Amino acid sequence: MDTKIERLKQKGVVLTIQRLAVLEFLYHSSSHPTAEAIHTKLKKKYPMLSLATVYNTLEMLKQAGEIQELTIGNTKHFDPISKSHHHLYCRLCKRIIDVEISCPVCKSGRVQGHKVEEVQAVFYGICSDCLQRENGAK
Amino acid sequence: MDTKIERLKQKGVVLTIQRLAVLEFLYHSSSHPTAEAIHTKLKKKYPMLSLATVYNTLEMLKQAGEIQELTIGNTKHFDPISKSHHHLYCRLCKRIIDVEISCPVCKSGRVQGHKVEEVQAVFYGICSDCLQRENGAK
DNA sequence: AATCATTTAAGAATGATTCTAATATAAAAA
DNA sequence: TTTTTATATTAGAATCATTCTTAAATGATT
Repeated sequence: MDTKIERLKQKGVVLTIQRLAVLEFLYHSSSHPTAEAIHTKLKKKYPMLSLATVYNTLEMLKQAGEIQELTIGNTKHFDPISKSHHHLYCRLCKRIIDVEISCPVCKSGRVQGHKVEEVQAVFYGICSDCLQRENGAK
Repeated sequence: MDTKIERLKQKGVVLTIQRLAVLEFLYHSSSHPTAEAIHTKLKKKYPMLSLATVYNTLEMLKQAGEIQELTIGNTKHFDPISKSHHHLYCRLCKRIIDVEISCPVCKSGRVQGHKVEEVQAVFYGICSDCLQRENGAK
C-alpha cells in the first residue's frame, strides 16, 4: 500500500482524500468491486464523495498501473492486484475468482508481432466449489 | 456456412430471413462488427429489420456456439469464427485483429479445478503494422 | 382453414459510464 | 501570507449500448 502511494507521488499525482480512500478500499478488497459498489461503501464515511470522482480515480489508478480493470457482462470491475493475472466468472455463484496461469503473452508483452500493453482474459464457466456442490447433489 | 445452417436446423432453430441475413453477413465479415454496424448495413437490403432482432439473433447464434462475442471497451463485437481464438485491439488504428495462440485453458476447458465454458481474451496494445509505421517515422 | 406458438418491429426503459459547469481545493508565485 | 493559477470535486444531466415491452406478423401444427 505504502509503495503504491510512493509510486503515485513520484508520478506527480495529487493524493487527495478521495483518491486515497478509493485506493485503500480497493487494496483491502478481494471481491473485484464495481465503481458503484465502491462508491456506495465509501459514501458512509465520505457522504460528499461523488460517483464521478470514483470513476476518475479508478481510471487514473489504472493508467498508473496500480490496479487492473476487467469487464464482465457490461460492467467494469476493479482489482487491486497490479500483477497480471486472469479471472473466472462463475455463472452459478456469480463470483469473480482470480486465476493464475503461466501466460506467455503476459510475460513477453508480445504476440505475433504485436505489442501487448494490457491483457484482459476472462474465463466463463463454473467454479470448483459449485462443481462440487453439483456433483454432491447427484 | 451451409454446415452452420444445418447444425442450427438440427437444433430446432427457426431460420427466418432476418436470422439468415445476420448469419450470412457475419460469415462474410472479417472486421468484428458490432450489433449496430450489422444493423446499419443490413437495413439497406431489409429496411424493416429491427435492431432488437439483430441483438436477439446474435445472442441465439452465440448460444448455439456458431459465433463468438467479445467486449472491447463497453461495446460487444461479434466474430463468425466459432473456433476459439483471441483478439488484439490496436489503440492506434482501432482495429481488432485475430490472434491464434496455443492456449492450454481453451484446449482443456479447465483451469485450477474450474470448468471453463467460454474464453474471452483481449490483448490491448499496438498492432505490428502500426509498430512498423512508428519505427519508419523515426 | 383454424389454432397455437414463436418471432419481429418499434420504441420506451434501463443501467453503466461520461460529460458539463460551477465550486472547492491544492500548488505555485508574489 | 496573500494572490494567482491550475487541478480536482460535486451533482446532475447527457450519452450510449443494450434490454424490455407490447402489439402485430409470421411460421408451425392440428
